[in-house]
Amino acid sequence: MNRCSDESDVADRGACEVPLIDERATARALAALPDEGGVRTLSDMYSALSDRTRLRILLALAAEELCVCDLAAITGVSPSAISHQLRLLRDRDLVTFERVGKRAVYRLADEHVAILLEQGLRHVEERS
Amino acid sequence: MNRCSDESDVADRGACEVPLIDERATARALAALPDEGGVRTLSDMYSALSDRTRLRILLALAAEELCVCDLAAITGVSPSAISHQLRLLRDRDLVTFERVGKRAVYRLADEHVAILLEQGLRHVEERS
DNA sequence: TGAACGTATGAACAGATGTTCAGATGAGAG
DNA sequence: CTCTCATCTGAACATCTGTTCATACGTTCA
Repeated sequence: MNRCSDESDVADRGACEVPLIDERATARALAALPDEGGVRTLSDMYSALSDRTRLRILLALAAEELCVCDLAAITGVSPSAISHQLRLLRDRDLVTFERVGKRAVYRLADEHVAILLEQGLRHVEERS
Repeated sequence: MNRCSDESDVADRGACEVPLIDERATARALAALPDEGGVRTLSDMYSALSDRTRLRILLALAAEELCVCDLAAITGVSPSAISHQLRLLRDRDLVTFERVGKRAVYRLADEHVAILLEQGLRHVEERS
């Protein structure tokens, strides 16, 4: 079903499931790909931004430090749901928080997050 | 359960479900938020990049024009699954394709996509 | 101390998502 | 024409994901 050329380590995880059309281009593309860990990290970062609620949380925090309650009001989502999402964003190191009395005041973890959001918004504008 | 100040249109979709702590900050953050359509578009873009298979497809296409078969070999995923994902990427205007005989040669839709990927990779590097 | 509040957490549920499978389409080779 | 190949498609399936609900925790204030 395939000529199974073992010269290039193309997708050697499953060993030759699919025939290659353009071996050269395939080899080059494969070489250009980040390692599996890098791809995973990148997709994890994007998936954190792929939900409307989380995205509005981050965009709001890009403008102001806010507590759970206010974020709930801004997004129109229950405080519980917000708390769950904030936990995910914390695990991804996208936000940090500080306890102030009974409140938990959240902010973006670092400047890179704000830059990332801004770049994303710019791309959306440019391709309309 | 809430004082329901109707001065600010905070989350008026559900009408006052949650009390506000810091009204000023909440109002400012809400004003800074893009409209619902913008948030939707942005999250859609990110969700297209949030899957490992799709991400590897795009990263591979950033290096080389490739057909479905070669993308299947590169990612180690079946041609059928690749085709499904390419359809999604086409619908999101992230890739285009050209028929060459029986093959379908895919490429990134425009330069913005390549830039977006590169920026994402850079962010992943910087925050390690 | 006790009540109210802001937040966190785990289980449960519904809806979304990615892959597989079987089958169809269209182009090129014999 | 017929067969093969590359690709596409829809249904089925299992898994993942986001919200809700009930509940628990820690802080503040009376």
